[in-house]
Amino acid sequence: MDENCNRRLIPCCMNLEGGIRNRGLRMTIPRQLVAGVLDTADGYLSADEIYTRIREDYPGIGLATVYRTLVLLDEMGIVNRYNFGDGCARFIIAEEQTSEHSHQLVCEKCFKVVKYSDFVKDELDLFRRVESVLSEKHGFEINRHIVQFYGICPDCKEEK
Amino acid sequence: MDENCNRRLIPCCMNLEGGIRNRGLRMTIPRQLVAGVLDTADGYLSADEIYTRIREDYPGIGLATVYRTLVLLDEMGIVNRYNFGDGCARFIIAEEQTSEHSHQLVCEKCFKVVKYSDFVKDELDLFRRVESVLSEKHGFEINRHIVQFYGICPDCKEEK
DNA sequence: GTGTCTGCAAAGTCTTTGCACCATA
DNA sequence: TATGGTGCAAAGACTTTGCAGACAC
Repeated sequence: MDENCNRRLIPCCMNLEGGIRNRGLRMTIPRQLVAGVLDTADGYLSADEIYTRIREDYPGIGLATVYRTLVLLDEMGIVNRYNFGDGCARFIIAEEQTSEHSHQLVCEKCFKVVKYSDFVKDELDLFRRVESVLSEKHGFEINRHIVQFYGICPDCKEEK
Repeated sequence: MDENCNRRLIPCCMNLEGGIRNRGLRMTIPRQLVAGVLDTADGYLSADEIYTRIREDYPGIGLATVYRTLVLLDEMGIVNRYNFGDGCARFIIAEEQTSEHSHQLVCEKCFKVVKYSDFVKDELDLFRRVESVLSEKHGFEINRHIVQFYGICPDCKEEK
């Protein structure tokens, strides 16, 4: 254990350690740190942002390790990767946001995410109907859908 | 005019030439070709795919020119840029798909797009309600939303 | 102790930029 | 003919890969 690391090492995503060990992999400090940073983030983070945050407490970490860990966590379904078109991928803890159904309100400036529960049932009802009609009509095998509202959050609005 | 170019030079997006000239810019063959390829595409294309298609008829074109033209067409609102997370941006002609409201059924393998008209009114009604509640509740200034269904199109399903 | 993981550096991709020549208007 | 545009090559940014030493179990 490394005394350079002050960050809390037990991320809330309890499936992390089990998932890692089930695959015959090892639980390491960098893996816990990457998951921990994402777990306490309130929005999407880029690999570099994760790297920078971890370095505050654990200066030895390498950016390549962050990337490798993100690939692993993505494959395990613990984080979701998303690309907003600003040149780098961004990551968010998966939680209840399943891979088939993602509804979010995202700030275009800071990538903060607000999860909302209003209308979720209405949305799902509508989307089930849309999916069944579309898949029948166009022969698509539909796997998932994305609903995202983009805007500027109160904090970023103030900054302007 | 270059006789190496056999491709039809008049893309359907008639606002192209006017928009270009209004900005004091010049109408050139590469610009017409990029717009033309996107205009006849049935889905999202990457810069490299556009470049490859143009080179069949106009071998002299440079990839940098394709990128520069895509930036221009994006700024003009003639094409929309989108990022599916596979490492490169993809482009589609804007048409009726406005920047505030985008509903699509996208093939995850070939990026073909099916535009659907079913439920569009239901979706818009619901989304207006969701937007007004969310913006009030969370203080967001909401600019646009995206609805995308992802799946495998009939052609790609067959190939498997 | 063994096999995995890490950090560093180098390589790989996609995209943008600089510059001399070319083409549009 | 005077800008603006183009193609090429180089540079930039993000991400992945290779490898020797370090670490988990």
